[in-house]
Amino acid sequence: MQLATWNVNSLNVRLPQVLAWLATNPVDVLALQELKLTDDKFPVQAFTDAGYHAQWFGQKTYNGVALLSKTPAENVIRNIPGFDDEQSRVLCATIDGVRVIGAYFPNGQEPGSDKFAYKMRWLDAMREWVRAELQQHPQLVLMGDYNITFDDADVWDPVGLRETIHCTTEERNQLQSLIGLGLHDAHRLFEHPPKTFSWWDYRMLGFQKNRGLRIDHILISDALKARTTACEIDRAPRKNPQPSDHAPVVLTIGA
DNA sequence: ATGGCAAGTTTAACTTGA
Repeated sequence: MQLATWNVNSLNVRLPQVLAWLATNPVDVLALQELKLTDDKFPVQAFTDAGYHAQWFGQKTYNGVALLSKTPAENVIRNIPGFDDEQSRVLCATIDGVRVIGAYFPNGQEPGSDKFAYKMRWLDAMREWVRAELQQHPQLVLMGDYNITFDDADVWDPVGLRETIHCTTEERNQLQSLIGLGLHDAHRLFEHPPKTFSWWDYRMLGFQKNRGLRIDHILISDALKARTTACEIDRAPRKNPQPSDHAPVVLTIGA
């Protein structure tokens, strides 16, 4: 079984790339972030034709998430229960016996800003909700665009970007508190070359110079860790014409 | 120290992203 996450930065623009990627990477579950479209504009027929069920939770202009799956999603939840949020950032469902949470974590913009405070509140709520979900669903994956680096190994220029957004101690502490629930960073369970990233700035020839960050993560529970055989970032779509700034991350698990 | 690219909306200059 394979599960993947990809921030597509506008599904309107990226739909042909998503379909092409699925054709060559027929994963069982794909979580999408940054749809940037309203629910009525979601291209459900295209995914149906490709053999996928879909759950979607869109919004005008910003945010928006979806879960594509070869088998139907059950027990679906939109956004974090009990956390009043006007932004569409979370879809949760049980798929093939795995509790799947796909999430677009807030960007935070700048430490000290209102958006950073929102990011911290959102992370607090996410942690407490995931704590509860884990108790009911031992087989759990939390994947998406976290907008947080674990440590300097996830940063192309740790000195220049020290304590800037995605790299602050506060954000990293939040990420570690998710790990503290009993989750594991699937990427770090395996060997990867240094400076393996999942996002590159559109500017400054970021991708060509590998000036990137690893901010798209797949966190897995103990029970899923025992089944996991691989976790890879697929850089290929970043080489497409008109690419998303993020690359997909793919988790492979056995029976 | 800043902007540099991309996408969407307000369609021309802005906001946001990361």
